[in-house]
This record gives sequence, C-alpha cells and structure tokens, in this order.
Amino acid sequence: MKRGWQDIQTEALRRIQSREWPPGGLIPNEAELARELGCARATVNRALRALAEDGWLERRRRAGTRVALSPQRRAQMSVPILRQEVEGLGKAYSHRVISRKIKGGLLHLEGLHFADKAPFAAEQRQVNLSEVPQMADVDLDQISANEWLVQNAPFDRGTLEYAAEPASGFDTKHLECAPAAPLMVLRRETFSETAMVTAVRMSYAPGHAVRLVI
Amino acid sequence: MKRGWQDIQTEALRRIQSREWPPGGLIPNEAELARELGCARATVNRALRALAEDGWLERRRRAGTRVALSPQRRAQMSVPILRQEVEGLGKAYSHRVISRKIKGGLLHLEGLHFADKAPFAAEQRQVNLSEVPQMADVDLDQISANEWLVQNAPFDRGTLEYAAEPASGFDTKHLECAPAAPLMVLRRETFSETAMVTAVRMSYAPGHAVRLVI
DNA sequence: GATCTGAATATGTCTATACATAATTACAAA
DNA sequence: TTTGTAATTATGTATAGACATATTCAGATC
Repeated sequence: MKRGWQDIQTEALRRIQSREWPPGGLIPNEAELARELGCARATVNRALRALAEDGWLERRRRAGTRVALSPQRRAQMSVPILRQEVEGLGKAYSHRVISRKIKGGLLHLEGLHFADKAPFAAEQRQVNLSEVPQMADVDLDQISANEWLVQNAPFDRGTLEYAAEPASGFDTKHLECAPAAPLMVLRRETFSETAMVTAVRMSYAPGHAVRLVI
Repeated sequence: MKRGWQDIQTEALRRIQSREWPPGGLIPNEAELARELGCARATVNRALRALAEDGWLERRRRAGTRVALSPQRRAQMSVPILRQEVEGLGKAYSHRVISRKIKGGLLHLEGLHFADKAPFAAEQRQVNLSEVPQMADVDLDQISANEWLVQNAPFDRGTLEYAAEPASGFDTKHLECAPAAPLMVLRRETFSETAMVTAVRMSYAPGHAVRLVI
C-alpha cells in the first residue's frame, strides 16, 4: 500500500505510461482508488489533480477522469531577467543605456546588455509613465529597466512572443552582427488591470537559443 | 470574510501587488491568516501553495512564507503538436513524407507539414527503433511521426530549444523561402528512462512566432 | 568561541466527514 | 419526438484534528 500523494501520483503515472490505463480511457473514480491504494480520497484527489495540471489526465465532474488523448505536457520557462540569464551562463552582466526620451506620456528607451563585455541583447522599450510614474526618476545606469519593472511593476497579464527576424540596422550596429543575420527576437507586452505598462523588443546576439524545460 | 481558497488567493495576491506585503517580506503564518480571514488553515495552505507554484511566494518550513524578490511568473507553452497548431489557426492540416530510411537501428525521417497547402514546417527526425519498434510499421502517410510518437511513446524527460537560424538547403527547398532566410528552428530530444527515443529538427516557414502565455 | 543538542515552530501532509457543483441519466409531461 | 425535471454520481472544496518534517534558535558543553 502506498502512502503519500506523491506515491499515488507515481503509481498513477506508471499506469498511464504502461497503458494499463490507455489514452482516452476512463480510470477508476477517486473513492475506488482510495480503497484500492489504502488512503483517503483527498489524497487520491491531490495526486490526480496534480497529474491533470501537468496534462496527463482530464477531469470532469460527474463524467470522471480519463487519460489525456495527447498527453501534452506543458513546457515551462521563466520570464527572462537578463541579468540572471547571463549570470546563469557564468558570465558577468552589465548594461548600458543607449538613448532615453519622453514623448507623449511614454518613456522611450534603447539599451544594450552585455555578457562579459560582449553584446548579449539589444533592447527597445516603451514604458507607460501614467502607469509607473516613478520610472521617470529611476537611474537606469544603476538598474536595468527590465529589472526595475519586474520588481516594481507587478502586472496581471501579458504576451510574450519569440520570432526569428533578420537583424535590423539597430541590431546590426549594436550587436556587432552581419546585416540581416538571423536573430532571435523577443517581443513582450505587459498590462496592468487598466492599461499597457510596457512593451519591449529584445533582439539577442546571434546564436542565442531559448531552452525550455519539460 | 472570504470563502473559497481562490478568494484567499485573490486576497493574498492583492496584498502582494499592492505591496502591503512587500517583496522579500515575511507574511503572516497560515494559522494567523486562517484566523484573520475566517477559514481553515488547509484552505490558506491551498491558496498560498498555488501562489508559490506560480512564483509569487517562497515558502520554507519553520522559516515561513515570504514574497518572492523577483516575482518571476512562469510562462507556459504546451509541447506543440503541429496538427493542433495549424488547426488552431483555422487552417487545414496535412503532411507528406519526404524520405524514410533505416540505418543502424535508427529510423531517419524527413517530412513536410502544410497549413492550407502552404508549407508550414519542415521536419528532420531520428527515431530509436529499439525504444519504439512498432514505429517501423506505422503508416506515416496516415499519421505524422510527431503525432504517433506523442500518443504512443510517452517520455520521461526531454529538451526543447528554439533558435533563429538561416534557412538550410533543405529548408529553402521545401519551405519555399529565400536561401539563408531567418527561420525559427525547434530542436527537441526526448528520452525514456533508459535511452533517447527521438530527436527532431523542425524548421518553420518564415514569419512563424512562438507565443507563450503568462 | 566553536560545536553539539534538544526545544520550538511553520509548513507539509493525511484523515474522515460533510456539503457544493457540474454533468449525465432516467423519467415524466407536452 | 421533444422538452423539462428530478435523481444520481464523480469531482471540487471546506473543515478540524493529528502527526511529520525541516529549520531555526537557545542553551549546554567542549
């Protein structure tokens, strides 16, 4: 007899992967499993709920629990903070502001991020000053806009999109790469409850890859 | 007084975002919150655990719960199944096998995926036949290798990596794009407990973007 | 001062029980 | 047949109480 919910989860996952519980198939209900495995229903619930969150199972009230047809496990990545990304590579992080101007309530920023003094990424950003007025006074030589915003402007929703783009003139100049070289470009917009907080285009130096954990 | 754990979660998130609980700060313990909010400790636990999983809080036994210093929310994406990706765009999915040969226990595949008859992605794949011997008999005109493997070869671990690369000769030919055009390339390897199951290089037609949900 | 030891404490988890909620099913009425 | 309604059922959630476990902290010992 298993004990903790993690053991129950392991056992359930084994049955899924061994096809004892085939894809699309209905599995025994919680009460039954609890009896079979010798634990409380709440424990089974905890285990199955976790598996459902990971995409292995699909659960519906009254209809029961079935094994997901295409076990789409979800890949996760954390919203990148460049400093951590660079330091995670064992390199020294630094950054430089290229330009900074305010126009129509928006702060327009251009900046460059370095890993061991080699250009790592170039950033073009707009910040909505009516959402984060303090941003106007931040010394961006001390802390990068990215970092300051992540720590000081919690957001509710956002979009995040990677694309492969040819290096623009801006990229070519600052990342020291060939014109139209294939670059990984990240676009991100974040919103508070009421309005857009910041929008960024971040172009990474050639060779950058986005790794996800499954 | 709040009721469900989701309400507790909402209230806690409000306090975090309003900086009533500042970043790095210790928050009241579960028992205290339960008393304050008029619910059982288990309910508070559920709410705070969920927030910790989302990266808002850091919890340690005895030490208590504190607000994460850099609230790195995690972005999620599901491991892409091309059919679903294409159909999600409201287009008709189809695919074609370009080549198929077996060499040294490995099945080498090249294939092409279409959205409404326009090339969507080109695939180069190796499958370890000693891990999934049935794969040798699958009619790949009926079901794509991707799809078959996802449904029939559950894996334990894997790597997934996106990069921007110049179109190779293979890409140029099959995706109908300019030579060395910037393409989004996905590399994925999946492993069973014991060995590599499959390795893929998937190059997407120009303009493809990877969107993540925050 | 340095190190070990045990008490204290916050989170982690399990249990039994109860009720809530969604969805299906069965059945009755139109 | 269609439509409305009530019973059924599996999951979802809340609760109190108990014990487990990891860490910290305060003393005691060296």
